[in-house]
Amino acid sequence: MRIVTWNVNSLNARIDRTVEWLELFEPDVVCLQETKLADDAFPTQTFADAGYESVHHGQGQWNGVAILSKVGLEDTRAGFDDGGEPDVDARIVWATCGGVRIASCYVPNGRSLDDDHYQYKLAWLDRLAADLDQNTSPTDDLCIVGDYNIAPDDRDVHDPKVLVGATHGSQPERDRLQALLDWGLDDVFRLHHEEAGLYSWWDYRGGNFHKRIGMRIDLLLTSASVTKRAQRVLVERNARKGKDPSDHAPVLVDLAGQA
DNA sequence: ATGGTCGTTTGACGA
Repeated sequence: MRIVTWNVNSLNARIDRTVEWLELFEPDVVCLQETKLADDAFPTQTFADAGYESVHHGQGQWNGVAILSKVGLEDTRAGFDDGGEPDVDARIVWATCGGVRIASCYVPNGRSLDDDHYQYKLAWLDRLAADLDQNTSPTDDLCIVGDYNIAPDDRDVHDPKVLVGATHGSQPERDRLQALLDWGLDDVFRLHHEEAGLYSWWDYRGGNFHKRIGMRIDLLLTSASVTKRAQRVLVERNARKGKDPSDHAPVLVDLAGQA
């Protein structure tokens, strides 16, 4: 079973490239972020024609997340179920696909350490942890993926200095990611690749992709039973090349066993 | 040293 996470940076702008990539890589489960669509504008039929059931949680213009599946799409849920107020943004959607509980997450960017949006980012990560603890168990088959907007450690950025005094590498952010790992999830890409310099996002500006200036911020967090099944994990960086790419590349994992 | 590009959009903002 092949699961992929991909921040497409507008599905309207990226629909042709997205469908072509799905035809090429034939993933079973696809978690999309930054669709930037209202629910009634989501191309459900386009994905159905490509063989996917889908669930979308969008708001139009900004944010928006989706899960596509060829292996069933059950118990879908938009947003948090932690007893709190509804999230102000459309940033997480859930489904059970092929026996694995999946979440597609678009963690707030944070903007800067002194911005209210940074406090929202930290609170959002706390809510994700609470939601997981209330509604799932580390012994479940879990794959909580998406654009976390956190570089887990200094290997995950071209120059650690760019994270000093900035979002994406601050200790409070990394502490919250670590809390998810301590609860019972693994950064499965990192378990398969120890080296520095493997990124999933490159700024559009300055030819950063070709200069290999980027960050690894798109993560596949898997519970132990899923980690154990992971045969291959990779960033499909070819998807960042060519005409009109997203600024993120897809990250995929292949799991042993039937869906 | 600065800012460099895309997306939402048609004037700035967000990333």
